[in-house]
Amino acid sequence: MNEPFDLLQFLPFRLNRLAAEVSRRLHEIYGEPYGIDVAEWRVVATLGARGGATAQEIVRSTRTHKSTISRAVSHLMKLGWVERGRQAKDRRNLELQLTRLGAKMHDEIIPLVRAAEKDILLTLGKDTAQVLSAITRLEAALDIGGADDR
Amino acid sequence: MNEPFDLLQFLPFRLNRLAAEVSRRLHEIYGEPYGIDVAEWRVVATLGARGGATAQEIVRSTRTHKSTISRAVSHLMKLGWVERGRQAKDRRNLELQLTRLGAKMHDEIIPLVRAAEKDILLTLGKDTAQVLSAITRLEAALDIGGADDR
DNA sequence: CCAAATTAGTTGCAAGTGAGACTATTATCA
DNA sequence: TGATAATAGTCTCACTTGCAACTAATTTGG
Repeated sequence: MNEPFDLLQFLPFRLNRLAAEVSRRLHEIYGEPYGIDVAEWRVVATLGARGGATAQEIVRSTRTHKSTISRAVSHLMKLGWVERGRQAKDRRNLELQLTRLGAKMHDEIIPLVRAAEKDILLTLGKDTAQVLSAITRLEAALDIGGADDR
Repeated sequence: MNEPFDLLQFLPFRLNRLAAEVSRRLHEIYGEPYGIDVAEWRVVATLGARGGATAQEIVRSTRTHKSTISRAVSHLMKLGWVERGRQAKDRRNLELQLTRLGAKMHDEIIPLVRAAEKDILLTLGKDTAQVLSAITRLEAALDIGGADDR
């Protein structure tokens, strides 16, 4: 009596599959060539954009678990991409920043991921504005607003 | 000289965060109350819709790794939600189907997840059609089309 | 000023997951 | 027919990740 349920048409499923595939392709860009994973990429992108941040700020803005960020930072320091700046007054807050090498890698990767994003936006075509504003509304409804760390 | 890169505005990041949050909320519906995970939910939904399928068919249509599906099926059989039907001519293909209990659980869960989907669609509002067609185009472009198993 | 609470970051542990080896079964084709 | 390939499903291993306990530093309230 009920209309049949089709998982393949189910929006949450499709969203999930879509995001997974986009993530996978993005990872092909910075993963294999540079040897970093998604958490590490987020750290690099955040530090690159802000020119420095504490782990906590990265946790908040990327909504990634603090243990994941901690390990990502640790690996990036081993790679020589990230260093701790001089401690501020609060010695719990460890200010992080990209090294010269990290900045170079960042500047190499950014155009690549921008190009990948562009492909997506091209596919959206004339619906781009509606889709983006719909995503913004969804973020608000789900309480994951683009709001920065607070 | 380049315009600064903002991870928080980066579409792949936003998509990923969005899908993760939708998944998380969905999991609140069938996870805690029923004790199943996302792979198990996909198995139940697929078997419910088709009234029977092999593990391989579920793997293909849901794009979930075969070892994950294998474990999901194994757990669902322990729970008494799923049973193996009589083997077809090919004894490698194990036809799966919901038990009476599994069907009951399925019928309980479906309206709940439908309601969750409806919330999302309401948020999309008048842009719903455009967003859905954009998602369909993205699926095609990423080669994950809603195509069934083939 | 001191005890308790809070915050930043790290780490051990357990649960989950993909890759790929492995078994069993069926298909292909010389 | 018989050897080889292909397919379905299971299982082991290594790796990842979240949780929660833990350390260290700082803040708050009495």
